[in-house]
Amino acid sequence: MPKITLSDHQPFSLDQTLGCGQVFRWDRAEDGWWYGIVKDKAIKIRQDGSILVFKGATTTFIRNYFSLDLDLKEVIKSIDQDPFIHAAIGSCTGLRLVRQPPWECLISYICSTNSNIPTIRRRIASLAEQFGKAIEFEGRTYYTFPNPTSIACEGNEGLTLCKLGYRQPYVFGTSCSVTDERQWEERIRRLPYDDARKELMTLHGVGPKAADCILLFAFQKYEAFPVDVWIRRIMQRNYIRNLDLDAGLTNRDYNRIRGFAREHFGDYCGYAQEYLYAARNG
DNA sequence: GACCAGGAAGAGT
DNA sequence: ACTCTTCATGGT
Repeated sequence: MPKITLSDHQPFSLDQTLGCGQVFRWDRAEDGWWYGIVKDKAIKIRQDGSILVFKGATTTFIRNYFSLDLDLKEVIKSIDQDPFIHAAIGSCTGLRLVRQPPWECLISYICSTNSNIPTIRRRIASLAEQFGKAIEFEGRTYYTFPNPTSIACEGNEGLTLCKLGYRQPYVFGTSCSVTDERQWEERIRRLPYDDARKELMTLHGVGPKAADCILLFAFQKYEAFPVDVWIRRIMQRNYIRNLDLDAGLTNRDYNRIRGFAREHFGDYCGYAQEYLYAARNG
């Protein structure tokens, strides 16, 4: 099986990275192997100290997916601006943002609104099972994430089994308007953060939070700072005390939090967001 | 801006 | 069994 040996200036934790909640299609087996589907590949991977062992993808693919080329030490140095974030970073050593496939990421975050993570995972697995392509891998069947046409062709009714609730027409509508996922991906990718954000928010079911997640997780726009209920609570308690707790998160509050984070944590504030989120129960 | 719908499943009591 | 919460968004 192919291996990657991590160097000293390449901090990486597979468990932190896949377990922090940024991805929905990976599972950790009892024996320490992680199994996941990325694009058209079923992959298994495990970490033994500084050695990564994997199957189902090339070394280049794994390096790119896990952002092993990113100088994480420098990123952390730049966001480590106060004792609170310092503690969060310390409790999630080796956490890296992965490079998610954009189309799957888009639909995932449309499905994520006001739902807990197990529910989101079930919805995405259901979409893949209904409309994706089956892959056999080590005696098990996995399903690729379906392209826009596969989802749209089934019609709105065909989505009912996926139990998306009110998100169903959003997933359907977005699958109809993004007919060519690669063309869509390239168009978003060459836009700067603000323009890409506006463009994403024209899609039905994509608000500020989902747009920021997609930009951060799929397009590596690290200046994005997604504000969900957890982040809002953390920011309110530890950084911006004069926010009204009982009011719903208004667009103004969202932008205040986002603006503060961008100023306070800098160009890689998205990384700060992920450390704060991952350490939320710690 | 305030309010509410849509809706399934986890978490806590 | 019951209530509250959940990686929010869109429409009125």
